[in-house]
Amino acid sequence: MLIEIDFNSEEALYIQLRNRIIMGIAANELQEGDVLPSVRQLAETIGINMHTVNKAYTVLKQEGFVKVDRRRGAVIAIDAARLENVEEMRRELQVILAKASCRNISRQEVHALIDEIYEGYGGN
Amino acid sequence: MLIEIDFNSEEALYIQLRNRIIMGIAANELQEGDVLPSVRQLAETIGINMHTVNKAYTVLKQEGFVKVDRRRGAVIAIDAARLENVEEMRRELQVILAKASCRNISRQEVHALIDEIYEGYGGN
DNA sequence: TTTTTGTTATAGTTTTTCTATAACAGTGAA
DNA sequence: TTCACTGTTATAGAAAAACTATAACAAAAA
Repeated sequence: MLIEIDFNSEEALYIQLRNRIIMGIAANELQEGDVLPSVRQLAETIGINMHTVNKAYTVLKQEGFVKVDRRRGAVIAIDAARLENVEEMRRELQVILAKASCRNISRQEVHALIDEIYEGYGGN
Repeated sequence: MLIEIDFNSEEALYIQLRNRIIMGIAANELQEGDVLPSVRQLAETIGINMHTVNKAYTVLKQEGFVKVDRRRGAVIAIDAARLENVEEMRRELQVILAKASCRNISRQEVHALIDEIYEGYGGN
């Protein structure tokens, strides 16, 4: 899986990394059990510090997307216990949809966009 | 319009403020031409610094939600020129939907949530 | 044994966020 | 005119977050 970082983005590097990996899981480019590159390795290929990658992995671990296996490193492992966190999503969507509404983007357009994006994430 | 700030949130105060006002516009609590409280006034009622409010207003101005009238202060004024910025929304949705997909939130659930939120923003 | 894992510690720089005073020009009302 | 109120700007500082840099450790694999 290719991980690209935008150094001009305002988003923190470790957040970009986290987002990329979550999107990779959703898009099935990363599957349960897959091993992520080691923190040093990924840091070198991207050209950033080891600790920045480590922070991204730590966040992913806390959020339940990854487990750390001493021998293999960071492994994709989705924690079933914290599935279905809808409230968190509602708060995030509220801001985005408010902006959309102000900018005259219709509900239909949003639905279409959702479908389009969800398609890339394997249908349902 | 009531503006609440969560001082325990990780989100920057001025971002929370901006989001609240955008949501207020979407929910029709704030309408074209309505005047926002002065930076000093709002700062005092919330209990934060004047410059933090000013930064929120400045961002809102740059994003085209507000114009500044010398005599009246910050006035809701949505810039038609920058309507329909769908690409920005796509990028934001991609991350949220990736997380949703990983957490087994179905496309149907997301659509339902969209409708629910959009309802608060005056239907379409 | 050697290498590779994540992890931890320490330390430093830079940027962002938030606060604190102060002053300025434009505007409206007394 | 004088007064009070707008946003705006300047300057300064404190605190937190983000990122980097070395270094070392134990566990595990080759």
